[in-house]
Amino acid sequence: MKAISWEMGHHCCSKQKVKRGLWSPEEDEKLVKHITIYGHGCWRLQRCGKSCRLRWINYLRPDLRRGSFTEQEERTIIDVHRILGNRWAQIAKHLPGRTDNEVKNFWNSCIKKKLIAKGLDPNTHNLLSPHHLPILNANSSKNIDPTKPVFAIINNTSSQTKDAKKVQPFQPRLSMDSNDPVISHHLFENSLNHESSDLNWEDYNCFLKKDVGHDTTVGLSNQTLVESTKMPVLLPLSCSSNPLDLGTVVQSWAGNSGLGSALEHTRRPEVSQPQMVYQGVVAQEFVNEGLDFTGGGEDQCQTNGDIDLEFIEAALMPCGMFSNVGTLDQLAWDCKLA
DNA sequence: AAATGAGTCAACCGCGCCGGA
DNA sequence: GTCCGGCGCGGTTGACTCATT
Repeated sequence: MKAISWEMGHHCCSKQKVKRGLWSPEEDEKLVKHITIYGHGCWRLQRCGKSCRLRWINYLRPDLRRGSFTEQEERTIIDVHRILGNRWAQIAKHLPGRTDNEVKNFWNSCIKKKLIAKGLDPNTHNLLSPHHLPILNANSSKNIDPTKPVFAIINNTSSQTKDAKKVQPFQPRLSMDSNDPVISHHLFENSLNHESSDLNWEDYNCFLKKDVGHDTTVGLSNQTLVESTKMPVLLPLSCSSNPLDLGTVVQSWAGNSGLGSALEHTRRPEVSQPQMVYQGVVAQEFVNEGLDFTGGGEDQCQTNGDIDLEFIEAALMPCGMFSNVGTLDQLAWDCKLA
């Protein structure tokens, strides 16, 4: 038998009398049998070829993994989605046995809501600004100037008056679940510098730094952490909850080897572009802060505050996200607009 | 028990890309 | 160069299930 295309009947579906709607077990059986014998081809159940293909790919394929998504799978989806966006087929390739349709449905029905509940924009994976968070008290947004890059706001952290910091608590944080893969990497737990009842949107962004405090591998003292919380954070790129990138970034950033390690990561092809951007920006912040970050490992740059701007630029330019690395503010803007 | 609403997921639709004629 | 069919993809729809009222 000559196999004909999946498309059989596609454009002529409306002309031909093709069956539509849910598949019966009998039809499934016929399709499986047919594919077993003839491969992906002819269909003789008065179904549109496209419908056959979809049914096979999304449901009948023997290598499909059925059942609920695991936490690991959920993490992977979030991670890859942050990089690729709604490219479900690409995302599904990272999940053996899962289909694009399945991933898409899971995203729309579950993950999307989880991210929103955490105050994250499911499209950008950035923090929803207070303007987009109706649950936030209106007072909190008084401290945010929408015309300024988020960086600028956070950068003022150390100079803010005590009163200015007394904005309304960031509500979503309060519902963080340590078992939730979306947020587990950034467990807030005990604040080093703030009373738990006094946490706000700004604090929320500082929790990334505090998270470092749970990582014994960086060997930080409390004093180091206190010091690091005074450093600026770029919200648009830093609020992702992806442990793959932020883990390395934050760890690098706060560790003694900070910048060197961060830059080292930018050399690695598996590192996503957003991560590269983030790290590059962090690197710039080190420069602006005039901080001393001496690399300690053999794969780390020796950077006693003397940053190789050319290298940063070379690492960031392929991203096509900004035109220069001249000023931190420019970086912040370009990143925000990207 | 019935009605209603929300959530889930299989299936469909339409579009864009690609390769061959 | 362009036309056409094949193919894959993302968005949308609608049937179904389950929880709530």
